[in-house]
Amino acid sequence: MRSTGTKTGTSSKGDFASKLREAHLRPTKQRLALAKLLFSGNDRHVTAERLHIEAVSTGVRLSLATVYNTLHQFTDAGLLRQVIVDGDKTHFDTNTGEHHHFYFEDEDVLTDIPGGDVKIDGLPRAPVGTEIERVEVVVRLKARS
Amino acid sequence: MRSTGTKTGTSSKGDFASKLREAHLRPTKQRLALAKLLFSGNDRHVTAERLHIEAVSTGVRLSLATVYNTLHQFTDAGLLRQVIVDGDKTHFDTNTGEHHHFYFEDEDVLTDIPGGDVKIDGLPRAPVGTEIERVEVVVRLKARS
DNA sequence: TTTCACATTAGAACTATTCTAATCGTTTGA
DNA sequence: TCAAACGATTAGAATAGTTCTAATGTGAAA
Repeated sequence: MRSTGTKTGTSSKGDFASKLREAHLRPTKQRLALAKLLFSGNDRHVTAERLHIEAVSTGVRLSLATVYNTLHQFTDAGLLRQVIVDGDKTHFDTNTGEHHHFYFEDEDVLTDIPGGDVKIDGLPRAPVGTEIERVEVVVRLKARS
Repeated sequence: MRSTGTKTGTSSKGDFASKLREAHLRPTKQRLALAKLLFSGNDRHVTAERLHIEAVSTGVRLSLATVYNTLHQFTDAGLLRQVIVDGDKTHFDTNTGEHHHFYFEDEDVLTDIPGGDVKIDGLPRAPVGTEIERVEVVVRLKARS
């Protein structure tokens, strides 16, 4: 996939504003800054804390609470996906498509496994009255002993 | 399955004590009570809070912190397994064998999917310097709309 | 421009979990 | 058998991640 944008300089900023408006979110300074950090490059996996540190070190003034709020708003809007692999911190993934994860336990780091490559067989059908919302595979990794 | 034990009164209690001693844990009153709740019947999935309520309502006097401590000790001893499906609460599973889970999001309830039935193909090998500790599959269910 | 209504932000509060000081129980030695 | 000492165990207090709501900001309408 070729990289899009970052050509005119204003376009990328404008893109984020549009992206936010399309999601029915006002393109505020804080949201634009976080969107830029999240969606500028390749897919990312962040925790609220890490993104907050990153934003602040980039010169943006916002609170950790705002980062949480924004991440949840982005998630509700379908721009992000929550990934639960660790009881302590919630991870957010900019890749919202069907795919699975490597989880480096020692580093608390997530990596995508392209969805097309993994195939799951033998799953029972969803119990009566329920439907499958998503199938998640997490491959937990540790340093080779 | 017919109920075992509860015949002599001491037999079942003695079993749990042995089980704990084998795990290098003293069979204290609190641990025996929790072990009995956890390992008496079929496989269970509990949160610390639920198990604490259950224990207290059975007449056992212990704090929630002790329940947490005990669940972690049991986990370290290989008697339990932690399952992370929800950012808020940690679930503990008495089935420590290879298997996967249904997760009823609305009810916050876990169910085992027998491991033998599920087959995963196409997983890349573990990245250099790491090894796979476990592959976890979670099928997230919601009420049929 | 000024007012109004709704959206947004972040300090304060909350909840699950962990830590550590106090307590308990067991073992050893007399 | 009994007492003392030591390590194991317990649970109150502290912590960290996350959420809530009151205060603030922003854009639209007149």
